[in-house]
Order: sequence, then C-alpha cells, then structure tokens
Amino acid sequence: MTIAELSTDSAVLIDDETCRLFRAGAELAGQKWTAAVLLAMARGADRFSDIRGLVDGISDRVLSARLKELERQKLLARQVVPTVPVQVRYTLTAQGRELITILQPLVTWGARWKLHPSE
Amino acid sequence: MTIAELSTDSAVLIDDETCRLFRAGAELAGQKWTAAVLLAMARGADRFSDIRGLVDGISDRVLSARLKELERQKLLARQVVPTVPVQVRYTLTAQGRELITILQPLVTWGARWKLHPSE
DNA sequence: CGTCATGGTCACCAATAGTACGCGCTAATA
DNA sequence: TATTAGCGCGTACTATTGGTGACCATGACG
Repeated sequence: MTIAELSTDSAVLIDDETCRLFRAGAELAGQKWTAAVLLAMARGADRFSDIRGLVDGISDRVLSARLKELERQKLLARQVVPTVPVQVRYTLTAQGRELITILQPLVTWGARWKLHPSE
Repeated sequence: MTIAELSTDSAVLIDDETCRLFRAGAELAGQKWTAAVLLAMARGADRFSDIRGLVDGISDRVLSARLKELERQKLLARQVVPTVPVQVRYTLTAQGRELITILQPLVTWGARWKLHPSE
C-alpha cells in the first residue's frame, strides 16, 4: 500500500504496517545526532574519533549509542583492526548510503519552506 | 550544496546549514505520532476527534501539541467554524502534502531493508 | 615509572516527552 | 435537570534521552 492510496481508504486504522515503516524510518533519521553522524561518514570519517571530531558537540556516550544503533540497523558496519592500540572502522553499507540519498529531497524541501526554529 | 557533494568536502563541520535542514525535517517527521497524524489527514480526517479516532492510542494532549506544532510549521492550516459547539478543521497545506510525498520512498526503503524492532 | 592514544563504558543528574485523567464551555436535546 | 458533542487545557506522574566526568585496558614512548 502506498501513501497515495491511503487517501482513498478511510476504513483502516493508522497504526498499520505502512505507518510503522514510515515512522521507523523517519524516527531513525530524525533522532538527534543521527543525521550528523551519517553525514560525517558520507564525508569519509570512518573512525570513532574522526566522527566525533567532525560532529561538533556530540558526546562519547551518544556517539557510541548512535553507532551501535546504526550498526544494529545495518546502516553501517563495524570492523576492528588489530593494531595497537586497536582501531575500529565504521563504514556505510549500501542500505545506509541509500537512506542518505532518499532523504536528500528533505533538505531541498526544508530549504524551500523554511522551517520555524525551536520546535 | 547537496549531500552527494558532501563526500568531497571534508573541511566543513557537520553542524552546518545542510545538516540543520536535514535534521529539522527528519526530526519533525520522526517525532512520535507525527507521521500517524499526517497519514490520518491524508486519509481525509480533518477534525480533532476524527483524527483522534483514526490514530489509535494518541492522547488529547499529544494530539493537541502535534497539531499546534504542525500548524506552526505551516504543514497544516487550522480554521475555526463558528457553529455550536465550535468546530475546528485542519487541512494539509501544499507543504504538508509535499512532505508526505517526499517521505514516501522511506516506506519503500523501510520495507526493503527490514528495520530491526525495539530500537 | 608516568603518560599518551584509542575506543569506548559506567554512574549520576537534568531536561524533555509522553500518559492518565479530570475540567471547562455552550446550547441543544432527552 | 442531566447529558451530550466538540475541542481542547491543566496538573501530576512516569519514561526516555542527553550531557558530564571519571574510569578502563593495552602497549609504546620518554
């Protein structure tokens, strides 16, 4: 079922699969810092401290949590390089890159209709 | 600046305009209940109690807050019909309908790469 | 021996978000 | 007189999130 079809179907409750998917994606990308982390990675940062350096103001704890969640959702892959001290590299998966592409129009949309700050 | 270009530009910090827009939109749509409310309206619900009836489980207070925020962001318009008791009608603006269209691919994306529950 | 870098974790606190539930207002209706 | 419809608001409570700063393990380096 597409959103276009929804407007013709008024019998179904809203908490159905479409809405769940809609929300799951929007919520994932909409969580604070998540977009910034994805963009940092799109710019080439692939190590914990690189990302932290690029994303101004994020704390270790939150970055750690975001990376963990994004890995769980398979938007990025975590691989340990056994140097000393150990290094950990994060890379975007196809799914992650796709999400960034998909959300691109959101930037255009946001630019066109200026959103009003401090929601 | 597009996200595609971002990967070639590593000098800029992440908290810039693009990221702000990206986040603003994603955060707006990602907030709990917001997507459900938008979908309910896309299905034709235009009154407070209609929406509440269609969105299973939402509380008055939250629905009220969402409608207010969405109105502030100009995603919907609120108009009072001076009947008695008074009626209030909410309608999607062009901007609001556009957002739904733009976020449509997110549903497809979410369906393709199953997101993992309970984030 | 002290200390640095890396990639985090943990405990604690504050702020934000969400829920439950009752109230208010008005005029028609039972 | 009591109730209902319609649209929320106010208060109180709980749950989730985010930030801070301390801490940890390892091996190299001075």
